[in-house]
Amino acid sequence: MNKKTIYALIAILIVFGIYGYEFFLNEEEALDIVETGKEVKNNTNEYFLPTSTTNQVIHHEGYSLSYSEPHEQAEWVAYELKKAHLSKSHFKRPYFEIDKAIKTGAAHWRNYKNSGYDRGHLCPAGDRRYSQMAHDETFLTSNISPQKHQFNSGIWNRLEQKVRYWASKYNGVFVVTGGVLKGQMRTIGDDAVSVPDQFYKVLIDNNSGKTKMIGFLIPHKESDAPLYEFVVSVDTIETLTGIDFFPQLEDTLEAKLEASKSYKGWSFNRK
DNA sequence: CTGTATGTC
DNA sequence: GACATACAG
Repeated sequence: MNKKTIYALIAILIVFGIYGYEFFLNEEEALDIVETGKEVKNNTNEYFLPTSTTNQVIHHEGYSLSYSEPHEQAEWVAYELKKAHLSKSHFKRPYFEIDKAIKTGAAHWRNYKNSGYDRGHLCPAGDRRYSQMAHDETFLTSNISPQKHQFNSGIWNRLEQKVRYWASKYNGVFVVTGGVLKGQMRTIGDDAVSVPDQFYKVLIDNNSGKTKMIGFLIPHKESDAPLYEFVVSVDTIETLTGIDFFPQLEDTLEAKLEASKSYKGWSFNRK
């Protein structure tokens, strides 16, 4: 064996040694994440992902979604809003883009043009202001549902702000949200994007001690009523949508939390 | 914060 | 279509 061969062998050993060590670290990290469900990366938020009734789940960096082709929008969008995600940084509003990850083809923003409806974010831009990329990613048409402006800027906006308040107060929450895609709905645009008659939001707090859950079901119209009047059990939303929201939770705990329409532990007092 | 509309290239 | 600017709840 000449010197050159020996050096080459040593180099190979070093490379594989480092690779093996990193692989080991990643395994440890992944295991920890699965157990805690606290991370927001793709391989981590699966812990809290709902089931898909459409069989088309897409993972983006800042959120995941299940796309309904017949309704040309997501049946659910899921993401974790950590306390650390709350940011005051301002990014310029980009233009909506077709989500190329949707294999069946996502709706074009043109469907919403002059439709009389807002391009209502499901994962709000205001929840993804921790980076330019995460922010801009919310402007994919797979994350948009037709919403009346009075609803979007009204009670829905107030609920989104409340979620940010809870994320701050409870050290982060996991959020699942979407329109109820059911029954006869009117459509807009050439792609026939369905206009939901109700929107839902389901939250779980798994970070501030005892795990707690809350569900909201809000008719697609502006309302001055306080938010707690729209609290329903998660079971109610599951029956309505056919979605199983937290299949990874331990069954007894899941059944108990999802049956409850109590909002005890969720503060409605401020903001 | 949540959004739309319009004019210019 | 991309971009800047103005405006509304």
